[in-house]
Amino acid sequence: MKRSLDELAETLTHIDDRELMARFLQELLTAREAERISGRWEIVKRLSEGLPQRRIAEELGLSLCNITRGSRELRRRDSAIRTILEREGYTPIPPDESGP
Amino acid sequence: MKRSLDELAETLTHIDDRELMARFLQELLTAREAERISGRWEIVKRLSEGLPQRRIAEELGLSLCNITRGSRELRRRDSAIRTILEREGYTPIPPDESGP
DNA sequence: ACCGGTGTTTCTATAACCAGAAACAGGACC
DNA sequence: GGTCCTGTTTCTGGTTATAGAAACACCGGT
Repeated sequence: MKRSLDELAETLTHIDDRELMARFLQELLTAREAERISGRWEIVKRLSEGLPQRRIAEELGLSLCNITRGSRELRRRDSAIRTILEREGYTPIPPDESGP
Repeated sequence: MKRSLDELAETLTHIDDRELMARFLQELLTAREAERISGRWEIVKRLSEGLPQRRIAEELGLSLCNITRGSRELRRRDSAIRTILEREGYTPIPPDESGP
């Protein structure tokens, strides 16, 4: 259910300690999931810096299908990932003007 | 890399808005991953309440292999999940006394 | 016009995670 | 002793996300 994810999201907002958050993630995720998810985070960070997708794939040892996925999210006008990236000091590319 | 997960963890600690956190998760996770992960969260919540594992499996439509996994984490003395559950008002079962 | 770089999509094979069932050991109760 | 409920582990098959390669269209420079 979506409700469950909302509750988990709220719980995460209550965690302010970086180290506790990291341990919490490692316990809740499988090792491979942690790799995949943090890999996606690296992807969107690099995409927001304007790096070419093929170079990102090389650097991270990931496949292009992931990059496309991340770039789709970044292009959405109301993307939460873009909002977070801005707050973290990254400079995201502008949203797609020719929106849906 | 583990370093990436630490960075993601730190970013998560900067998000205080529940709704933004939920959207961020939905964009960063696949639909199935979100189901699985929030399912695990439901599992440990119910485990901490002392519900029988088979009843949890029934209620959530999940298999016992997941429950065992969660219960293993909860038994660890330095479990981050237990720490979080306590903060959220749940009353986790005590850690395994015959620890490693 | 050509060519190199770009973003995007599609294909097949592989590996991770899980459902469902079964089996085992331990304890409580009668 | 027998029975039931409990937690735990193991097995097989199926689903899901990905890697790696290939193909397409677009654009700018020469």
